[in-house]
Amino acid sequence: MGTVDRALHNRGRVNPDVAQRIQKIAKELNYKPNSIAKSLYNRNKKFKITVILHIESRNPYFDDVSKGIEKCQQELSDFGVTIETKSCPDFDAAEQLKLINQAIQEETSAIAIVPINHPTIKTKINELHQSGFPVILLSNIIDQCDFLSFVGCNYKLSGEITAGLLNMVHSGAGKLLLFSPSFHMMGHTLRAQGLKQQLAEHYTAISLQKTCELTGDNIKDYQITMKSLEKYPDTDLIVCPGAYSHGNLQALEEAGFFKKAKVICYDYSNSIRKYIENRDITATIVQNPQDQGYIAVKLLFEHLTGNHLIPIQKYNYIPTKIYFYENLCDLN
Amino acid sequence: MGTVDRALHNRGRVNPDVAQRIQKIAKELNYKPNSIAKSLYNRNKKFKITVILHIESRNPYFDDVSKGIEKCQQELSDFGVTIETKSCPDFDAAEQLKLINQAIQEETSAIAIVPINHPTIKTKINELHQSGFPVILLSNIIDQCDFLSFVGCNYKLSGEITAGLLNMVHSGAGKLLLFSPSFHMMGHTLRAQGLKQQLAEHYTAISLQKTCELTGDNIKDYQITMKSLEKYPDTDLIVCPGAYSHGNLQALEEAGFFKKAKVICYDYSNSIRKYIENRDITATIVQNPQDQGYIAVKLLFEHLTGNHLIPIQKYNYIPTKIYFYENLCDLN
DNA sequence: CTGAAAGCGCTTACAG
DNA sequence: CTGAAAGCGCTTACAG
Repeated sequence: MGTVDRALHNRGRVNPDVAQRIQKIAKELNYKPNSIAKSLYNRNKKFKITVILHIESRNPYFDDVSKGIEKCQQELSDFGVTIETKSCPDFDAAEQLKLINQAIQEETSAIAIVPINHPTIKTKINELHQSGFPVILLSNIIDQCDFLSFVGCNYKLSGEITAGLLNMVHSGAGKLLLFSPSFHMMGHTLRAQGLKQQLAEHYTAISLQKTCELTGDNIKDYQITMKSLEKYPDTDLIVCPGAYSHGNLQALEEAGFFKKAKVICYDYSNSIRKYIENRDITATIVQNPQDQGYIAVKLLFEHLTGNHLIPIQKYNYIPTKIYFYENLCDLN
Repeated sequence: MGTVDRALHNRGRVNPDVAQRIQKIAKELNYKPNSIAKSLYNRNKKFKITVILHIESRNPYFDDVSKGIEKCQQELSDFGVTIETKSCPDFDAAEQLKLINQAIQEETSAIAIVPINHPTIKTKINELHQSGFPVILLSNIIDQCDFLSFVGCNYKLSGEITAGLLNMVHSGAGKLLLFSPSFHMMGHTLRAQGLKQQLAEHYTAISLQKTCELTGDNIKDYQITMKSLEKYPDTDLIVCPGAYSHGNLQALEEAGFFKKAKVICYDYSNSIRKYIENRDITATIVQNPQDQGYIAVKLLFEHLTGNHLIPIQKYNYIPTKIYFYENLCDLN
């Protein structure tokens, strides 16, 4: 009945006395609205969720994120929700801004975005968030920026986990070389910090000889890596970006450090699988990109429909997993 | 329209010509039935799922299984599904059989059971399965018994993972002592096999000195452990049941083997957490009991409603996770 | 301010 | 064999 519904959801146009009486009875009967029926009705609303990426070139990490998004899309299709993914030229902030504006113009209901770290993007996201429009940051977090939720990796913790893993596998001199992807991305900075801090606090037998920042360019990364390995020939522990930098891996291989050192890396791809199967890489720490894509979209859907059992969290950290020779088959 | 529905689902009472025409058009339009609407309708059917445990005393493992079941129960309440959990005195097959019969009499729609390894239970499950009644085995698998699905750990793989982990952490002599819970449970036999086989094939630097079967009785386990440790004083690697046997852990502690050896165990409880935080235990391999409970019930629901996107698998192995000092916080 | 009606998409009992 | 009707539980537009 219309009145009951209006009373329960404080939609107004109800006599206050009646409203109170209804609410009391609802509580007594422990009434919970049925989310299935609500969903069926919600099809009328034609919700639309837009996912905005920061690159258009492909990489194993974001291919997995996309898989998660598609999985959620399938699950949500019965709910009448549309999901659209847009890409801009790699790290082109002006183009990403255009995509945001375009989505708004097309009357999207919510946005999940891998934000490019640029003032115009920050300003735009802040603007949207303050106007009450739901924005979720996906995989990449940027500072001076407010939003509904972040879905991604806890990078600092990921660094600490790396330290713990190094401690588990290390048996020799404990001379470590850290290769990190560009510190331009905040997450990589946090991860390196977490690693260093945990080593200093708990594992003083391991000494970090040097931190080398890579570029993403295979040839440059190869050269940077080669130079460092020459300078620190006694290295017996290596942490590297894994799936992110093939130039780095190639240098490690050619310089013979897959034999001389224990290598721990991040992320996953078919080539990483081969390195692990070949016993070149001891273990990789993966941040479950597929779950990230899935959960970002799912959270926006739940936000739009008000269907979340648990209130939506600001920081949704997806737990990492550790893969090595024996449990590779658990990866799908 | 009735005819359309009957034609699409081959429910009969439709002119074959008309049925074919309808099916052709449906394919052209790429028609997919809406699962939300179907669910709403399904409330009429009042599905009832019964979960039958094998013990009534509490333990951390099955407390987690129960948590997963409750989580699923909450999620399914809107679908009008009832879930009931029944327990028998610990490992009392006659009583468990009674519970099964009682559930059937109460017209339950499906059963998830932690089966006691006893002929009467096997016979009963076979009988039910052959008559088309949906039965899922939960956590424990037994042989000579057929069923809809098994949901639980891949024990052999779990043993192999243990071997890989031992290889990662071992640096000394590699003298291993394996403490296993009762081999009366098939899973424990498989796990020990997986471990031994993987060591023999890949990690010959580690030598398994002895396999000690524990009983579940704390005092006996304490004595068995003490005796073995005295006999193999050079042991520097230990695999043990963890949350399952406190007598075993106490003996390891008192005999000083938390210092002398690296210890890897299984499962998780608050006391295991403390051992890890205290650096006594290096790592624990957990089989995610909560997921097992959740998925068992969820699969039965999907089987009953025919809502599964992917056809139901016979063996649903829940991936294990590895926890150590740094990633304990990822546990919930 | 109130409540009967219509609709979300599916299924079955029922009248023809 | 066929198809209009009623119902799953919710919400809103609309007539009073």
